[in-house]
Parts: sequence; structure tokens; C-alpha cells
Amino acid sequence: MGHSQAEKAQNRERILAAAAREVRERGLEAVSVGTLMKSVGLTHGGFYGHFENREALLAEALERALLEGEAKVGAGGAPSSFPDIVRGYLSGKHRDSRDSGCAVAALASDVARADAAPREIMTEHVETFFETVSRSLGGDEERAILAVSAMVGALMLSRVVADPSRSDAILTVVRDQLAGLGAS
Amino acid sequence: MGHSQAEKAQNRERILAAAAREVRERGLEAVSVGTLMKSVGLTHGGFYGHFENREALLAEALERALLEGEAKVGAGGAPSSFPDIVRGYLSGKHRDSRDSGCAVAALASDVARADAAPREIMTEHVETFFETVSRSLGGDEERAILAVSAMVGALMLSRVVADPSRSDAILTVVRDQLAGLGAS
DNA sequence: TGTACATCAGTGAACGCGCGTTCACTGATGTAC
DNA sequence: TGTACATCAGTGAACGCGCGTTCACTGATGTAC
Repeated sequence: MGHSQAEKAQNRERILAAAAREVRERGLEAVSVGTLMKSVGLTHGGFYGHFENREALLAEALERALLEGEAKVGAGGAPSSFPDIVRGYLSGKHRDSRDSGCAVAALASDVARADAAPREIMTEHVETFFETVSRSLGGDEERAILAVSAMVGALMLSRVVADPSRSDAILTVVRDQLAGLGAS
Repeated sequence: MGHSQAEKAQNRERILAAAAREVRERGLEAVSVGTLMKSVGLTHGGFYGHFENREALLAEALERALLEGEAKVGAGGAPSSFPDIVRGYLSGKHRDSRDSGCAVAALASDVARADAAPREIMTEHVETFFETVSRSLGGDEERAILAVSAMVGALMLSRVVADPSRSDAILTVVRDQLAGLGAS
């Protein structure tokens, strides 16, 4: 074995990263301590040296997943243009990479029925999403709220719809119409 | 006891109705055979006289939930006007009654990660939703897809956001802007 | 209408299984001298 | 630098629990005569 302090921090990070992926891929409730630890090459007992319990891990993993999703939309970093945001968000690539994409779209219905803790975490990031898009629209918050609602809704619907060309159509149609929203 | 054939049909109906509610309230995976049967006053063993297994029940419950949600939007029945659909869908009442409201908004992220069977069931109802709204917009399918995406997205976000006045704002802002979409 | 019997809806004990969590233990790490 | 020892990251058996599903059984229902 190797159990140095540096490795402990590294292992915690790997557990959290795996959980942030798993949570978007399979949902908050589907993450199991045993399976998660096995996926990073450890045994289940060690989990409690890193997190107080499963619920605490889920809260951190949700936060992490939301941050990762945000990074792609360009929150915090260099400001993205509205058309760039919409194009990236409503792309086939984003639709097909649930485990690394926007956690709001991946987990909104899970969080809607969760306790206060996850709802508050996601609430904060929904507001950040509004602000990022609002900034790209010259500060028009109302149009930003409409655009975010449409983007999140369209992405989720495109992931539900079984027929690939129909799924593509949802993305394209909403993308094109939102582009007009940025122009007017 | 009373075990007539008429009562059997009635019990099946009660199980299904309870499941259609439960599925929207707690998600597809959270429905347990034992708890469900207890909630309609029966014991778990009897379940298998009504459904082949849990998965078969979930498929039927999803279909039922989607039909119930559609009935409120006026699919099939008398045609609703676009403003009426939007007003009803993006209302505080709808947001607060997850267990009897639109099953697309309640279960989209669950179904997005489910097997082919639930995805195909929901796909059909998403298309129906598009058609209903399209009809209310004089046959403009593209605007209907945008409107449905925005309605589903906004309802989900309003259920995530913890602060009630902020949650109301999402509904109101999207509702007002979609109204403009129907007019132009 | 009354009796005898087959049917079958629902019961509840039992099954194997995976879950979250605890804890005595192991052995490498890191420190004190 | 080398030795002795405390620390502590990770292991894996064990716990109680709820799950989906099966099945022998019970007793009311419904039917044949």
C-alpha cells in the first residue's frame, strides 16, 4: 500500500471527481458508496475517512458537478458571447456527454424533490447561470431567464427523445430561435 | 376480506393511480412495491397478481402520469388558447402540485437516463405536447418547440429555486415573454 | 333456491441481495531523538 | 544518518435494514347441478 498524507488528499479528490460524474450520469440517489470506492480502486470502509457520510459526499459532488458544468458555459472566465453560449449548450456533443455537462439539466428534477440542502446549492448556480447569460445579453435579465429556461428545457427534452434526428431537431430549432433573441 | 373480480380491477386501478402520483412526487426509482401496496391498504405479495413485476408497473405508471398531465394542458379535449396553456402551465399552483402536474417536467431527467422503454413512452407524449401547443399557435411547430422547452425548463427551475419570490419571478418572467411569442 | 366444490384475490413468512455504516486491525508514513 | 515509535490511511468482516420476488396457504367468490 501507500498511505501518505499527499495520497489521501489525492484520493479524496478522485472520489469527489468520480462522484461528480456519477451523479450526472445516474442521478443523486443512484450513487452507492461501495461502487464509487471500487471505481477509484479503494474499499468501501475507507470512505468515512474522507466524508462524514453519503449525504455529505452528495452535497459536495453536486456542487462540484455544477461548477464543472458552469466552466463550460464560461461563467467566471472570459465572457462568452450569447450565440457562443447557446451554440455550445444546445449541441449534440453536450447532449451526449451527460456525465460532464451542465448539472442543472442533468439533475433538475432530482433536486426539485430533494431536501433544502441540495436545492440551495443548485439555486445559487441557477442564479449564476442567469447572470452569465444576462451579461452576454447586455444585462437584460428577463431575456436571460427565458433563454436559460429554454436551453435547459430543450437539452433535457433532446435527451429524452429516442429518435436521434428528432432529438437533433429540438436542439437546432431552439438554438436558431434563441439566436434571434440575442439580435433583436 | 372481499376478493371479487370487480374489486380486483378496482384495486389494480388504485395501485396504478397511486404509482402515477408517487412517481411524480419521488421519481421513478423511488417507488417501492411494499410501500406502494401499503398505501392502498394491501400487502406486498398481492402486487404480482396485478403486474408482472416492478418495471412493468413503472412503465404503466409513467404512461398514466403523462396522460394525466396532458389532460390539464387540454390535449385531446377542447383546444386551449396559447395564452391559457402558458398561464396554466407556468402557475404557482402547477409548480406546487408536482404529484398531479406535468410528468415531463417532473421526470425528464429521470427518463433521460432510463432504458429505451420509458424514453419511448415519454417521447410520444413530448411530441403530443409539441402538437398541442403548435395547434394553439396556428401550426407553427418551431415556435411550439421553443415554447414547450421554455415552459418545461422554467417549471423545473422554479421548483429548484428555494426562495419563493424568486421562484415566482421565473414563472412570471417566462410567462410574460411567451405571451409575446403568441401575439407576434 | 340450496348445496358442493373449484377458483382465485389477497396474505405473510421466507429467500437472496445490496445498501450505509462501524470497527478492530494492518502496515506504511512521518517524527522525535 | 539511523533507530524506535506514534500516527493514521486504508482494509474487510460484520451489523441491521429494506428491497423485489416467490410460494404455500386462507377463505370469500362464483359456478354447476
